[in-house]
Amino acid sequence: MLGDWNNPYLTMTYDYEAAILREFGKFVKGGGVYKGKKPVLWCPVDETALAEAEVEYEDHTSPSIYVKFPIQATLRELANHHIALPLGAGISQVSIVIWTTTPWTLPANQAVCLHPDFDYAFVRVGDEVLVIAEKLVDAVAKACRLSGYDVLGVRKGRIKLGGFEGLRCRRPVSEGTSPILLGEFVTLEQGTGCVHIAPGHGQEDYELALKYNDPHGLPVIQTPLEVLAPVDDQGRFTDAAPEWRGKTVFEANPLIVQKMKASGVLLGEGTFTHPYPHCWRCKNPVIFRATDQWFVSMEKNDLRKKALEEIDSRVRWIPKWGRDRIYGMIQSRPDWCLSRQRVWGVPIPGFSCQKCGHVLYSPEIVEHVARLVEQHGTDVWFEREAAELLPTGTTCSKCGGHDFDKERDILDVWFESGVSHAAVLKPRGKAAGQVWWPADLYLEGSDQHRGWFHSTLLAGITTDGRAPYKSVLTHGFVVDGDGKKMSKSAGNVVAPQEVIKQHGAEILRLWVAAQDYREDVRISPAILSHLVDAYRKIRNTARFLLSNLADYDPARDAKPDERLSELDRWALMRLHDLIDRVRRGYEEYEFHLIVHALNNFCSVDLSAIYFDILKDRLYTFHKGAPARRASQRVLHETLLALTKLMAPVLSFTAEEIWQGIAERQRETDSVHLTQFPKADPRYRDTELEKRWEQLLDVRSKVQAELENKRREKLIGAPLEAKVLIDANPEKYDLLKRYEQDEDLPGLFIVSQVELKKVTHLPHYPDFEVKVVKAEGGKCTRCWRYQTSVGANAAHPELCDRCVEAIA
RNA sequence: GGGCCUAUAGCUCAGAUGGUUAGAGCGCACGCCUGAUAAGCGUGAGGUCGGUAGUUCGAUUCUACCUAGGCCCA
Repeated sequence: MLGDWNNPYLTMTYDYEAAILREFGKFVKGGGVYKGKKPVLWCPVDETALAEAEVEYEDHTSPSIYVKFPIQATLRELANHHIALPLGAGISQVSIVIWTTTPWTLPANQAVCLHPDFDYAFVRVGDEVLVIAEKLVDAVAKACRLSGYDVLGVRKGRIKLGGFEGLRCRRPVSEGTSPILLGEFVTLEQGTGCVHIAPGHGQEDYELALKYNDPHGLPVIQTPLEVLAPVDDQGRFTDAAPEWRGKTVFEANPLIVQKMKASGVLLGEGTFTHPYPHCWRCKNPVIFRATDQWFVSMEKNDLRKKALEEIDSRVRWIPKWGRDRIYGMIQSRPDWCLSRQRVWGVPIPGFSCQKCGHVLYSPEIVEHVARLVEQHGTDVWFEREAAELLPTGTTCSKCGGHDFDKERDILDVWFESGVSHAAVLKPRGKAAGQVWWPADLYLEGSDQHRGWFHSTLLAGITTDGRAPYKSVLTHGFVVDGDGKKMSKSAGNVVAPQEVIKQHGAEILRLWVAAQDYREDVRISPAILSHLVDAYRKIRNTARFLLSNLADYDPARDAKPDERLSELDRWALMRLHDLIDRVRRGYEEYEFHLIVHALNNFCSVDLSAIYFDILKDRLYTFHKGAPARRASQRVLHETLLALTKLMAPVLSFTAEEIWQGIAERQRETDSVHLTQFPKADPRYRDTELEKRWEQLLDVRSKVQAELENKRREKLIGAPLEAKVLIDANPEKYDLLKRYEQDEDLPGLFIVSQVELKKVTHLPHYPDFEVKVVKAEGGKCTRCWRYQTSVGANAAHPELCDRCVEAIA
């Protein structure tokens, strides 16, 4: 990995912080930013918002109450909704019954929620009918001590036409009515199967409200649900709930219950002990409470629509399913909540009028703050008074007031990383005199479809009208050898530092490249040890190449194409095929195919075939023999190409090899400064390829037969053998062609080959192989058995070829 | 519980618009060599292509469900 290590980008520098604010300013300018309410976990003692990780669940005893929500519809109207039953005469009221452990949230009630698939029973008690999930009727009757009741009938939560959805109920402790809604989160574990909804006091309640407040849901409820939370920072009721104003929510609980009892809507009460979130610092129970938050609308300016279009039109997703993943998320995500109730972070540069409460934020104000932050860092926000942070002479646009409070929230950290394209790519590209925006590639784990890929897409579209990346690559997570998630408790963690310590960083790099990252990547000692083997093979291949090029000078010794043997041309063809495949692997980000291709090439094409055959001519031919020099040319080109091909993965090994290459044999001082190899089509030769397929097929039959004779102890080394081949005319002609030119014994690494043309063999196999002991004596120089050994008086231990070679 | 994804030899990976005995390298077993030697070569064994059902003349390949696993969300 190459990087500007001396000059990393940090998100906690003045310039980056200022850039964050300026990007926020563009959001404001676009008009998509608004202030709204959203529930958060809140500690009324410490008067602070808490993250989910900052609460501890402890047992807590809460009131447990059953409350009637009388349906505001006549029996006839119910009948029109297809949910009425033969109720008979004398029924005064039909009510939905809810169960809650937080009576204090009832003043904020906005709706009642049923599960669309549950069966709801109509339970007659005296002259009243109660609607309760059928499966919970008995439990509720017991808890509320109902004496004598009948189930009149049952209806599903959702009915095709009409049904419960949209009917209105009278609220038990506040003015007005609440609609009946449907939601899948309702369970039958406790309660009544009917849930009281206070969007200002619960996450699911809030989400349900968002769902019904959008254009699809609005016809059902007619007026939008309010995210109401009449509770202040200390957990006390505000003016919005005058009856309990000043009381804490826990103090108000019994009073609210009392009120409902008096008005007759309380069906039953008791207590309930359950795990309840407590503040990790002060250990007091916390509450869910909607507070003012900053949002980016997904609908304003068609942000959602544009993002979805961008996903399909311009960005390349690797692997392809990345598109589906982020598309689904963008499609269903709510408005982006930009504010976080923290003190460390980049502040949201907003103000509110002390006189009328009007919220002040504008591109000009944001820019003013950005300039201050550029000089002093974000601390300036916390150190200075609001007046010192605003442009001089700022007045409230609504009431003309001069005094303001500054915002206390900070920006979501996803906003910070989401604008890295603007804070880093643009200015740094500019400084380099280039255009670096949009990025060629964003690369991260698959969790970032929700994170960085997502936030930066929304940011880029809002500020620049397009995604800040051309393609996005995701990889799976690192898991153990069995595909299981790593964890300390499971004891299956393989730490990268340990791998580096034990095997070196090159093995880790090789592992990264070798795994198919499109799914989860496995790592285990066994997997690593296999990579160590693969690494050794590649390394030894390079060593062989280097050592056999010691006496080679390309300027002096290189032979032109037409002087290459077919074997050499075959090797070059294989090399260029490898170059092609490796290049494609890099281009398509399929790195594991590269490792496989390199490994196969080194093991099979080179080690088992080309090198093995070449040894004879490299070691025993005269130094300057044309056949030897021709092969050296191929070895040289192979060495250079192979080293370059592996360089992006085995960066240090490649460089080490490169430094081992004689200067006269390489073009630059470092492999990382060379041009990446490109396959040369002139080495492609399909006819040659077909011939060699057959030739190598014969070769492996020969080797199988040699193995048979070895087992029979007729021979040991293959050079002790003479091979007899009977072949049908076609195969005979093919082999005959290589008998002299290419030296068939050399190809099979045996001492002699005798070819015979026959016609009786079947179509396949169209040849037969026999192995006998080689004739003649063993030449001490080339180890081949030759009848010429002993013929030369001056060199009685050498064959004729060797005598010539040393002449 | 929902969304997206994965499952082919001991390991890492190929493969087929559905069509004869499913491939490679490594590892393993056995053997050879000793001029790549803490190397090299050869031969061989190894898979009911996660499971079940369906579509089809035919499924490892398509569909549904299930199981195991991963990420995100609830």
